[in-house]
Amino acid sequence: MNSAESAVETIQREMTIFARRARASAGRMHPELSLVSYTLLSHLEEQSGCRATDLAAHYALDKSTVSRQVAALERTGLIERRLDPEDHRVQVLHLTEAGEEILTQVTHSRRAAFHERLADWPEEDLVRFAAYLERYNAGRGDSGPA
Amino acid sequence: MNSAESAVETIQREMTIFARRARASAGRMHPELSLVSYTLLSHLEEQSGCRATDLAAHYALDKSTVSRQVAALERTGLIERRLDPEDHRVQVLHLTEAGEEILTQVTHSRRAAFHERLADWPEEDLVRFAAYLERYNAGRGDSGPA
DNA sequence: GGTTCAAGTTGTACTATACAACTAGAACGC
DNA sequence: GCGTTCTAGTTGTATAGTACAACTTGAACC
Repeated sequence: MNSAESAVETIQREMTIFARRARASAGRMHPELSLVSYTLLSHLEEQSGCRATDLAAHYALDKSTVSRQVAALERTGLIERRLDPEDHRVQVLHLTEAGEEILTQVTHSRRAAFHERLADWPEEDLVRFAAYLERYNAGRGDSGPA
Repeated sequence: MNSAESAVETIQREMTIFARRARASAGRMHPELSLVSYTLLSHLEEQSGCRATDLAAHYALDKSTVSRQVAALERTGLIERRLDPEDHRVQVLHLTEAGEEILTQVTHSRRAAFHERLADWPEEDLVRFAAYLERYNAGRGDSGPA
């Protein structure tokens, strides 16, 4: 096995380890906001609001799943739905103030955790690692290995 | 924000994207072997057998979770339990032949998917990316961001 | 104006998970 | 040596996240 192949093996193994750990620890870090909820809120913030269907498409989730997630986030007051006046089937989702606050807070604490984890990395390596990850994730739609 | 900080932001964002996708697609890639089952079987192969408690500790899972996973894997004939003659509380878990076959098969197909994904990367970048991931995952036990 | 399409909800089922209570067996203290 | 305490594992119960299928409601298009 040449070194490119063995690097691919390592990438596979380490990505798998990461995915498993992320799954296991996601709920423990921020009991008030699961990884899924967090990514949904982030998306709403980035997009300044969007439809449930857009969330489902973007995250490759079933619309029923999104519907329930959205219902839960509305129940806890983190988002609100506004009927699209153009099309009454559509609910445009927006962060509430409470939602923005919690999102900010969780973002900060996640950021702090990543910073701590990466504290002793030289800047050059951080920049390169970041670029590799972007390239990896950009490398496809949503099939393939994770 | 300096470039180290913005690299950390990127790493955080991309790792989060990866973790979410992994979760969403894990079950779809290999319906016959979930990501968790796959990692448990891999561990058994690497270790040439181990105890349920070791799996729980290694993967930061509750022992009840492991107990049920193990029961399922035994039911489908992929692993077997052997009572430790030294200590009758202990069940040493081993892959069966069927387990080894399926593990090999899934490993190959995961490997192929990663290879395809990384096909157009220069070897130098693969090697560096692999090293960064190892370093990242080695960076702690099982707290912190995913 | 009926047919077809799109957005979302609800019923149902399944998997992965944790925590707590329990059983069975081992080890230690005196 | 026998009670206390520790360890390995199972089972009961609850929860989150997910999918698929059936349905409702509204829009669009002949």
